[in-house]
Amino acid sequence: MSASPQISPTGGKSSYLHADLHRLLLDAAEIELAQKGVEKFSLRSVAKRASVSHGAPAHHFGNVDGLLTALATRGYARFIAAQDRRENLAESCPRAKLAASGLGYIDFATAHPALFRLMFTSERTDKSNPSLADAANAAFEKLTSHIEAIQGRDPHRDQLAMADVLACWGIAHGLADLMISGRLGRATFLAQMDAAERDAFFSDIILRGITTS
Amino acid sequence: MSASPQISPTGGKSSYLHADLHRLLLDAAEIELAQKGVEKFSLRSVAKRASVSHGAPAHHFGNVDGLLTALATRGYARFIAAQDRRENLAESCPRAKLAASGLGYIDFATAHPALFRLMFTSERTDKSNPSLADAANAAFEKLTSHIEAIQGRDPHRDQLAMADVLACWGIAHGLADLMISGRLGRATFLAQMDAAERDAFFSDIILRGITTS
DNA sequence: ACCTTTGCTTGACACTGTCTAAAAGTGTGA
DNA sequence: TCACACTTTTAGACAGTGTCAAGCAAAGGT
Repeated sequence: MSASPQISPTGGKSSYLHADLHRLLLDAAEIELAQKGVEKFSLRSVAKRASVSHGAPAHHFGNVDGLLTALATRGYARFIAAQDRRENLAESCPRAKLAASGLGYIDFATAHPALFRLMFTSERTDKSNPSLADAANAAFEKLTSHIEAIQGRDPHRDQLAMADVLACWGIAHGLADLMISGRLGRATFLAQMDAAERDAFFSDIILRGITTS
Repeated sequence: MSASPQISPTGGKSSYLHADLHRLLLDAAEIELAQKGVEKFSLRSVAKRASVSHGAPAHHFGNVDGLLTALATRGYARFIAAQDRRENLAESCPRAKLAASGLGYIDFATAHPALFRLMFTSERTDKSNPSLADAANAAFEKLTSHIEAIQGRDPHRDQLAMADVLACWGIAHGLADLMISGRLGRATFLAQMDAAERDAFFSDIILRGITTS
């Protein structure tokens, strides 16, 4: 009996009916995802972590994709929280808020790379799932509202404003993705910067996405 | 006997020794990848496509990751070719060349989404493989030379020029990645544009990455 | 007390990648 | 022509995977 990888609140004793196995499985799945990545994620391994039988997860989430979809949905909440955290530290200027939001975007990706990949590039989530779609939409609306605050035009109605949205989104997303795949290591000076310098560096790049007419 | 998914040049008759099973397997693997994606890629399915036994691929590539690594390496050649194609159509102005290169970046991603994912975000390729590293490096150097042509400074020696590299790379990569995950569908006007309009739209965004001091 | 519903376990199945031994083919030297 | 070394490919076994169907254990309502 290895006692390490269990997170059952009952101490691993596998009581027949858990208080909230749904959440317990989600937590176990998140650890599994973080440790193994999307591509080596195993449902049976998640069940082991939660000290339940290999068939238990299916009852709550249907199948693997269902579990991953739920995980991605919860991930969006944390994603938005990471951006909020940065925004609250920023000056009240709309441009500073946008840059901060982008830094939060990158924060989240580097802190939870596997979850980020699951949310944005995996094909194992059910994108037609309403909860997931709503969560993803909330993240998108956060961005559009930043642009609207800066440009004074609703991106949903103004093509130029929407171009700014896509530009800023593309930059933040691209930097985050390249970052967690280790490709920004080519810019050696990045590693030598302290946190504040790096933030300033990325902020500058993110703000290139908006046009100053 | 289903006769459809075989690409053996001998007509599926599975002669014992193939002329060039190495290449045959790569071609089969590329089809498999395109049809199923990285996450559902199956080695045994590749072997079936090539009409050989399930153990044959291992002899040529060691294991699945070896095959995927070889596939990614070949992918970079096509990736660069896609950019070259765009550059040759562009005006000779350095900025136009850069924008064209970015469009080629997006061309490749939309034409070969699964291969693009394998190259840039999968963890199943061996990034320490020299051939793969060289191929990836060649793609990166193409970008830096574009920036150098524009700014007149070597990004490897100048931090401001490298910032432009990362900015442009981030934009092109981010747009490409968001594109193939279907997220740019929110900008409905994009779908209504013809090819030339879309190119101009993306070019404008890509060029926001470089600073005009 | 019984019955129904839900939660979870158990066993089976087809499929996966990898390992091994053996077979099939190729080439060389006598 | 034969014998030998060598590479290429096959075929079988193995542990691991996700999913499904059947059954058991607990909870709640009547």
